[in-house]
Amino acid sequence: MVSRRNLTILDVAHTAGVSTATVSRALNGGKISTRTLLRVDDAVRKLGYQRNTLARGLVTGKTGIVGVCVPDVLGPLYAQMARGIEDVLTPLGMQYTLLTSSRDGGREGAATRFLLEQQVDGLILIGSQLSAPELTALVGDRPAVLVQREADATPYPTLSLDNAQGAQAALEHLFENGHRRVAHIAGVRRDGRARQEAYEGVMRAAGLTPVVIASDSTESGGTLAAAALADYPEATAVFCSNDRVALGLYHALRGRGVRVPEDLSVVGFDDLPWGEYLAPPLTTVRQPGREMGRLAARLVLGEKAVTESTSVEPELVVRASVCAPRGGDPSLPA
Amino acid sequence: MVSRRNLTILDVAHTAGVSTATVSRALNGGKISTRTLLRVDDAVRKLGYQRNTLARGLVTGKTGIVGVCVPDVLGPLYAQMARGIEDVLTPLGMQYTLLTSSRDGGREGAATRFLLEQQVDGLILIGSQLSAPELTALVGDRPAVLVQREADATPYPTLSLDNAQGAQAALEHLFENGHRRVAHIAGVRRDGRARQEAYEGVMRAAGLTPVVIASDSTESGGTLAAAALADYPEATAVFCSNDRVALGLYHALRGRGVRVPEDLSVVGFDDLPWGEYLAPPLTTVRQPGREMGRLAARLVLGEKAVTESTSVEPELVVRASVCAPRGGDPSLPA
DNA sequence: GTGCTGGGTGTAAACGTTTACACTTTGCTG
DNA sequence: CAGCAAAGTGTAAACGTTTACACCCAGCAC
Repeated sequence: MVSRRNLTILDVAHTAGVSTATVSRALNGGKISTRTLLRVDDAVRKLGYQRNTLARGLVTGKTGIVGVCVPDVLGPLYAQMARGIEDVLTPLGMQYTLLTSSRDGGREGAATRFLLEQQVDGLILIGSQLSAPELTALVGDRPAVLVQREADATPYPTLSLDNAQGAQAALEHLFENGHRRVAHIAGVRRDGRARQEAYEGVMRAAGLTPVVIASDSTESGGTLAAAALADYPEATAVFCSNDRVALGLYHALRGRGVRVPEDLSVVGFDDLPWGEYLAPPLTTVRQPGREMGRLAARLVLGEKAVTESTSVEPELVVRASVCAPRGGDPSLPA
Repeated sequence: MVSRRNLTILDVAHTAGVSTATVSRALNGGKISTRTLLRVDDAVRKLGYQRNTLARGLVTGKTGIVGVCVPDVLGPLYAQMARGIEDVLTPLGMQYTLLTSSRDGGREGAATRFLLEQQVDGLILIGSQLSAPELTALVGDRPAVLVQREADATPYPTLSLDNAQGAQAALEHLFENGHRRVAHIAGVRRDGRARQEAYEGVMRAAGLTPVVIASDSTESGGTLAAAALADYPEATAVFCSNDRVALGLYHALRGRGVRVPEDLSVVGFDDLPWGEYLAPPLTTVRQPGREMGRLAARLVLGEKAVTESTSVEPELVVRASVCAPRGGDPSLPA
């Protein structure tokens, strides 16, 4: 039992006194008599036999694996998506292979190719930066779904958060609390840009002038942005492109003696797990990662999408980082 | 190019006007003339051919994949380990498959079995709860390494953080700052228990009586623990079993008007990414996840371990959640 | 007793690669 | 010019499964 050098179905067949076909049927639930089934089971257990998925996949053309490409294993949001994917895959006896795409530029293509060469049954590409032609050339007509990407020239269904709606909800919440001079700390990736555009649109529609502070999408980006924010002292609120930026901002503001929310209201985006434990608990826009994961998995398994491009709705979660601006409600556009 | 129904090496051979063996050699860098290499390359590109890893692995007996089993995709620490594993695998042209083990009890065995059936070249089991016999029966003599597990009756090398040393460092830091009445919020898993034992040992060795508050290892566990802590008002400091607990504790203390560190010093464990941005920045014991990942990967690839069981050293990172206790240094054991 | 049905089983051909071996060609040595 | 090495290529046998097909045999109707 210890020397598991190369234990095949043939060994099982031999010790059970049947043919390989019968063993295969026993393993996969084909037509078989209870008596032989038992005999095969015994042999399997006695030998400690483990099936070879490679050989199996080669002949069946199915591997039971869905490939998932995430930009970064470290993101809690991606982890939540992974969990959602798992939610639908495991009950089906399927699994997923997780790969990191954006290690350094070129990795995404390589990672995707690797998954395809592994004959995955489907591909979930999260936050893909690949161009539409690259994508189609690579993936061909295999089942794939693009998460965190708007519908584009690819034949694959896309699934994305409605960033515009999220930004709008955040800003409306701010407006309702009497804020008019709201700055935005912008992010870098697709989502970041979408949020920024939405911010600008909503501000303009309200007759206000947008103020955008560029930043990467990390905590240190948030702390850096605090300095830039000092150049815009009239601001009574900040809409952050995500929670990590908000966290960094919190930190820097504290250092500058600016109180949240009394001196400056802050809204985040994503609703990461630690947000509710901050001081003050962060008001933010919840991105339903797990649900998106579930949806993506169902889509890749062939569930018909209602439209080419599904968009899921974010939800504002109000906590304590927003209050009325100090000078009361100026009720005047900037 | 669009219909990628079943493009094999044979098709490439055909359009390049050579044999399959030659194509294979061209693909894998065997002896081949530059002229034919070019022809094959052209054909590959023209057809959009992608190799079939299944068939390849079947004959070579190697897949270039390392299987990784983590308790929970959501843990940032595991993500860091994954990154470390990636650090060593990618340069070698290898990849890893990530699976979640502890979804609900039984999953770990299934996940491990699944990886083995996929013919992974090695197995990295993080925080495995399986018993030694279960493990050996399942894994047999395939290369495997156990992370976050002390050496036990299995034939596989283990790799674990020296929790005792971490706890000791945390407590010594507290002692140096004049604390004597230090409570501990305990965690649940292997690591949690190890830290608790170390805490108790160090306290006793210092002639102090340990005070342990049971808790799960989450934020809400930390907030709950705050209430229990009220029954032990003499405590001047708390050593938390991990950062998440510390975060929850921070939150609850704030609600009770207890200031950190003036009224109560707090030390965490793990050094999660948000720790330095808290108010006050959290003093904690850094667990070098990425390095552990790297090490685990090297071990599983066959690098000889110095001993059966490697233990990596944590590092105290001092920030601002510890100061001298209010009443000055009592200099007296409890 | 003949013929049929149908459940259970075995035989053998795939699946798409790699690779040992044999073969051809070329260039060189003696 | 014979002989040989070396380089490049093709042939075919693996690898460990699944599955179409053929087969056997018991049970049963006629």
